[in-house]
Amino acid sequence: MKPTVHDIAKIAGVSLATVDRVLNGRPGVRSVTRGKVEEAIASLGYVRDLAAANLAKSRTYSFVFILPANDNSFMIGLTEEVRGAVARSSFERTDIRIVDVPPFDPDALVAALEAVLAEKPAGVAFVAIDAPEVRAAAERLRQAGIPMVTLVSDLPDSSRDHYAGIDNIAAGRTAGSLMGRFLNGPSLGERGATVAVLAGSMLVRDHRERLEGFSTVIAQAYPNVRILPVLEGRDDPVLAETMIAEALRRNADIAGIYSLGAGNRGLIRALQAAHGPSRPLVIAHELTASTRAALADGTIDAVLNQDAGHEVRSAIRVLKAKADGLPVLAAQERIRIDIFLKDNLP
Amino acid sequence: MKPTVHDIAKIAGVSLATVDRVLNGRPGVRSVTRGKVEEAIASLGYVRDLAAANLAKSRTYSFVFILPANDNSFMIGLTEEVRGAVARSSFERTDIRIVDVPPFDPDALVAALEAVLAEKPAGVAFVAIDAPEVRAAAERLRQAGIPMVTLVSDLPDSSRDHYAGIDNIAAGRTAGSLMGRFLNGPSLGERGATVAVLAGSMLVRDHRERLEGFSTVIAQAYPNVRILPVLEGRDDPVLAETMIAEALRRNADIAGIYSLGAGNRGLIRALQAAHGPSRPLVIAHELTASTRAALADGTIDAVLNQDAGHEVRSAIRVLKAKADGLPVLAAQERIRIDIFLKDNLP
DNA sequence: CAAATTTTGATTTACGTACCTCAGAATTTC
DNA sequence: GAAATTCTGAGGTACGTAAATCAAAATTTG
Repeated sequence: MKPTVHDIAKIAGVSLATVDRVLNGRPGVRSVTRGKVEEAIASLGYVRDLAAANLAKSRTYSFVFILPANDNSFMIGLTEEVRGAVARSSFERTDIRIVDVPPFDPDALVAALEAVLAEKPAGVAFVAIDAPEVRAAAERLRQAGIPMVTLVSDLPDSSRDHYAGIDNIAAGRTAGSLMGRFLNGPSLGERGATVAVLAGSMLVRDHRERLEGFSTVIAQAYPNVRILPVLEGRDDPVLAETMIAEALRRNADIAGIYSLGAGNRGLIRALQAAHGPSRPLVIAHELTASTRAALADGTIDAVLNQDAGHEVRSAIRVLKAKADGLPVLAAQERIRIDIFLKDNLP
Repeated sequence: MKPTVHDIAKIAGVSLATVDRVLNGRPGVRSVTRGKVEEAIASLGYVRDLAAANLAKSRTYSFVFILPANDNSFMIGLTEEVRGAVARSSFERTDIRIVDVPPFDPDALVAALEAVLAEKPAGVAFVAIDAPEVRAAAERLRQAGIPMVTLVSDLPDSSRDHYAGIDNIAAGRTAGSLMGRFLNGPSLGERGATVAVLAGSMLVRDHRERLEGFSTVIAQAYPNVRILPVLEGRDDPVLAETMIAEALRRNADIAGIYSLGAGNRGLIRALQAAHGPSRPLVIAHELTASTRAALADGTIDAVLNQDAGHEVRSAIRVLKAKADGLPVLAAQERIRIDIFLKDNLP
């Protein structure tokens, strides 16, 4: 049988109340007695029954998710997944509140974090913006002992406890590697190939990192592939469409396009409107209804994806663990980069 | 506040005992009364608190994992993951027993399943062998009401409740697609290319399905790629090494190798020993220490992987849900095909 | 209509932990 | 050595559900 507090009391020769004081760090126990109790705990290999403890405390984990009110498919999907978690909250002893903030706005994010600080929830998850003021706000939350998880976009070297998202440098490297292989880089010869990159904004860390990984691999492994200056489409379908259309018109020799941001609808429209001699090889991010269709019909060749559902569930698991002071299963919480070709669409 | 059994009793105007009888399907309730109680349950939106119920029942989920005593890295890793789950069992209210059976032996598997039947655990997970007698044994378990999950290898059209593993046809298709792209299939011209396939055994369903997917894509999308007759290496490093070495000697023009089984150590040794003009493109399955090293040093170009840890954890979650009659989150339980290039190794 | 049977209510204990109170013991302080 | 302080023990209640007992009420049966 699993040892209980009663067993500890018996072995240590103290009362239940004393065991309780030791276990929950309450005052009023001499260090000699505390030692005896701790010894008994160790010798029995006692582990507190979390379910029973939570029942006794009638505890619910109150979490806040701060999400940018973006209108691209990925963010909408992410919000949807958080809503799903809200719907399951009664089963999971969670009480999740969603806070919307304007996108790409560090001040708004800081304000939201400050509001959270006052509320003192059991944990916070937020899509980070890489700015010093955000880092400072995070530090204040840490001082207050509120567990924090960054979601999708990280805030490295900050006081956050965990990052629930993909390694964007690795994602960019993977895209570069696929691009080089698919273009048959090693045997391109003197002629080489030209590749365009469409990003949302170079101010966003994810995008910067993806570009960095992509450029590194291309430079190292496929030196005869040229990368055109980055097009910043602000994740706006209309802008992206005109930019890509224009780029294709100017450079008839574009052999590949890497779309590392969101808002691929414009890209797809531009590609389907273009009637070049041979369509370029396209690698994009995030599996949405439009990229899925484009993948199926051959407009896009590969899609790198992060599973928003996994990210949200992982964030919740990690926040719970942090709130309870438990370790996290690193292998379980690693968010993987999915690579989808038309042949392994789920 | 979340409604409790007390609230139901109050609303329905009956006693707690009657509510309990209805909730747990115990006899001794007139259908009129039962109706009133059920109405109250529905109107309150009551959901039983599983943690409290399990505490009251002092319930532990007893599961049995039947695993083939294979000595390849993947199966060893899988067993290791189940051991990890055993180690966590006290936290997770599980009591997991591991049963080893000789590999590729339907009779042994059936015997193990029969033994399980006598023991009546709360659930069983097993690596299936696709044989009628196994299917029959599974049906007997279903009759006995024991939830069943197939692990890694499925038993389609059987009485199993769930399959915790990858879609092997999709995996084969993905491998075929990558092979075709990496060989630059579309522009190979008249000359074409030759590809060798190394499998463990065509008697194993996973391997058959992977080959099927691979062949289909090659035939459809890359008709100028020729697939040599399948080499069956029985997942044995020594046999695989000699077979690949021989194949490379006979066919100097082998441009690609698809290794769809386990036991890649032999393949890697043969590749590193060969000194052809240009090394073939290699796609293999399962990320192990040896395939990881080969990927890093360029001996292997891509590895398709299934995460054993995810499979085991998913199997446990599903067995728990089935034991409690709860629905499973399909999106969470889908086991994905990881594609690893040297650039996205975790 | 009485007896037998079924249905229901009231109450209790239990699961393992948290948290509270109060009294008594041990220790320290003066 | 008495008073003040600090520890400790004993006991209870609570969380939400399960499961049991026993008596009372309602219903069916003969």
